[in-house]
Amino acid sequence: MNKEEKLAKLSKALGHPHRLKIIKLLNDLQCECMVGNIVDQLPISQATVSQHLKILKEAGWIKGEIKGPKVCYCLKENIFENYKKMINDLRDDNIAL
Amino acid sequence: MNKEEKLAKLSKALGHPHRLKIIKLLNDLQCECMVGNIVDQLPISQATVSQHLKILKEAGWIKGEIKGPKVCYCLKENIFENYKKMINDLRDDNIAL
DNA sequence: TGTTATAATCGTTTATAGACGATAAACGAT
DNA sequence: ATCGTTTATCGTCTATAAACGATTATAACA
Repeated sequence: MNKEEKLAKLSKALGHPHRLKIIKLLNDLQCECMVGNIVDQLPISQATVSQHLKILKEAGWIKGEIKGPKVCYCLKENIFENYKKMINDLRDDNIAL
Repeated sequence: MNKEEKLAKLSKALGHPHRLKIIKLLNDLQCECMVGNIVDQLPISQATVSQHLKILKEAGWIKGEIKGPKVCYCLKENIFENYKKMINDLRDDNIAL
């Protein structure tokens, strides 16, 4: 997956209000972040939350760590910085169009 | 449309490779930006480009100015800065969850 | 007033996304 | 070994997105 596809995928993953809220939650609850906590905060089913988490994980926003029967999700390190850098690159590297 | 919906819409609009390329083009060709130029640079039809431009416009990334029979598209002023600010807010205002 | 060039819109098709309930899988604790 | 808890996956349905060709609208110009 090239740079452009990666940015598109990250952006697309961000493009849904429920997923934005999940990212906010994971940012606030620094690894108090079991799926159940997220389900409690959103007006959608557990199955749908799980689907959103999968999309966020595949895009590269989050990672999940198995803790017994639970799974603890966290934001990837420096993901906000990396994302903003990719946005900047969009403007700067006028060569590789 | 609230802050979160606006960010979701901006991000979603960014979430397609062809639209990323359009944004790059508009950034590079600072208002040498007729629709025809964009169509030339992309492997898709005029109709589809027009559709993508509509999505980018509705999301708030670009504006279009009618110049005779042509339309000149430009990036909105400070849109990159605004977008990055909204990304930052996602982390910072932990109150309004 | 046609004619041409340009861009938007319409109608359609196919693919992907978002949601759900039901079920399966994983694991800790009886 | 079974049970309860937690999360992922499956199958399905409906809605939205992405693409196209054809058509329409707009405006400059002959």
